[in-house]
Amino acid sequence: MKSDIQRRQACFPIRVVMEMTNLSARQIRYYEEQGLIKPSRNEGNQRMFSLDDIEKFQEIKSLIQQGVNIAGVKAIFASREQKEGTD
Amino acid sequence: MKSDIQRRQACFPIRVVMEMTNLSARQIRYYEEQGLIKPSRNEGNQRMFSLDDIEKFQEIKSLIQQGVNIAGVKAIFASREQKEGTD
DNA sequence: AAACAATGTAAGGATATCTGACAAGAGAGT
DNA sequence: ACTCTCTTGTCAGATATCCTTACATTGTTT
Repeated sequence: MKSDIQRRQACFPIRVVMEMTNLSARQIRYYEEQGLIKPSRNEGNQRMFSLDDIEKFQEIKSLIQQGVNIAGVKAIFASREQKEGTD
Repeated sequence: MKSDIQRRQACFPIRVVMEMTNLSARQIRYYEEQGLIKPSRNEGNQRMFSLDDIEKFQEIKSLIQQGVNIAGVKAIFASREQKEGTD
């Protein structure tokens, strides 16, 4: 199927992320503030998220539900970027 | 890859469709008015489009550029739905 | 010329998002 | 108990986006 969106293409406004993740806007902005996610912005300064971002939010949510705090999530993500090296 | 969006999941506001298709908002609404596309609406009455919709807009655009008029596009889409039958 | 098709544009109102600030609950440490 | 921090809720004012309706424009058809 050729209709797939590029996973990194930022084309989702916050409300869609809210629906797809069941996170509140406050949570989404807070996780960004904490450096877990770096959405791009459109010309009107509104956040635009990619599929990758949404996936990441789902992981964050899952980890949070398991009792991991933001620092923990950040550490997990950081350790992951080690192994990814070049792509 | 498991991150694919359902193709029929309506999660794109009109501005994203504009960017992805290079159609104007006017054109998008007009094509809807003509019955070519039936976007769903969110709670605030704003149009929400699916990947299927976006693909369809790209076909519409291509056909229009080839000189086909709206009635022609409609006919082409209609003839296609014959063959799709049950799914 | 008149009518139609397709698109642009503008106005006024409704909805969504932004930032910044303050509040509140839970948990940790003193 | 008191204080501090973490996380989230909520509110307010400003900006951005989207809605519908209406009128204008350009090209084509009759």
